Amino acid sequence: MTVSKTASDAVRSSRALRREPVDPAGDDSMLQLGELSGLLGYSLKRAQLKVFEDFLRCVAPLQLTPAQFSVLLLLDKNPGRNQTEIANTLGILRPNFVAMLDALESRDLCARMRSTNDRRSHILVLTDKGRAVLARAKKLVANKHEARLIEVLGPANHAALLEMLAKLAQEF
Amino acid sequence: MTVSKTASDAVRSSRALRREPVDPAGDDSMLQLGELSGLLGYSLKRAQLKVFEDFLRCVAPLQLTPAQFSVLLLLDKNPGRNQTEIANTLGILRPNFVAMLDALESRDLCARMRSTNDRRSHILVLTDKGRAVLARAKKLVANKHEARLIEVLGPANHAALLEMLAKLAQEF
DNA sequence: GATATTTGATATGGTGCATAACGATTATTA
DNA sequence: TAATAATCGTTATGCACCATATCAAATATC
Repeated sequence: MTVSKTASDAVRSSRALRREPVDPAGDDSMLQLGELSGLLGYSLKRAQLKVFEDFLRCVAPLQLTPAQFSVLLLLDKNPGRNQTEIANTLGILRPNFVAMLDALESRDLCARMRSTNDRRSHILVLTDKGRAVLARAKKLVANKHEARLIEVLGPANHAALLEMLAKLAQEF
Repeated sequence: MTVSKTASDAVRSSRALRREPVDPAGDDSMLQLGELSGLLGYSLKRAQLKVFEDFLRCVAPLQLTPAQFSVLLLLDKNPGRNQTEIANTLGILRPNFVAMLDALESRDLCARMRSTNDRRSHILVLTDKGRAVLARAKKLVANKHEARLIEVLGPANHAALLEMLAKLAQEF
């Protein structure tokens, strides 16, 4: 079952994501959003969907989801860690992390190695292919995805936005 | 099947939401996030989860999810609309909107009325109870949820954040 | 009047998230 | 040391969310 999940994963990000709040003068007139536009959570969710959508587009050649990219990044920056540690810092529950790793490992992007100290845990390592894919992904993300974000927002706003979101993610 | 879905929905928001990126000096040391902290999508998602979590806490007495609250808001501001129109402006697909309405209608917060002009469509209306619940929800959201956000970010930053998120949701 | 479109609805499948439980291994402690 | 508890990866399972295809009824279009 893990293998079939992996296979379907490979096609997933190629599916077009489109659930626009349609109303370009489609029916009668534009509906009134009311205090909805002042709800931070509402705009937050909407913006997040758009940004993820763009991420998938930009990194589509490599078939990486945002979550997969974050795993590869973490593995690169933190060698010698086990599944629990990586999953925890990403806010992923261990049971759900298993299938994620199965997918990455089946594509030879990373590997599980039984630890010699603690034979329960798996030390996670990037493969050479994993490092290569990560390097290409980083370039696509920086030059296409983030570049577009900075262009739309402006560099100063982009930085301010990042800071505020980080604050929300921490002190909230 | 729609009814059982509704029944389980009523308990949903009471379930504690906790998937913190655990690492308060738990194991060895803090893992390096690397360029992850500079990824807007990452912080965006993290922040969105936190904000929704707080929304659910604040409005828990009324058992309303963010999506349900947005529906009630729209119905109040846009009387006489049908399911397709409401669902579209919220980015909800019509098939998925059916169960949402079933849940709200079973709690007597809104009602479907067959249109006299077009007997295919259902005109959606808030019930008296729906209006009352919405009024209470608005107060909770403003005085507890949004108030806390403004307190953490500062009023000016909060406004700037809203503006940037709205721009992302539109021009992206 | 025949055909196409729209509306709400159903069925279905994929994906994410959460909990309980298990075997293997390690840590704790009686 | 022996018994017990805790941890690691894993499986199974269920719910919520999102997406597509399809349907009957009603309407629009030709």
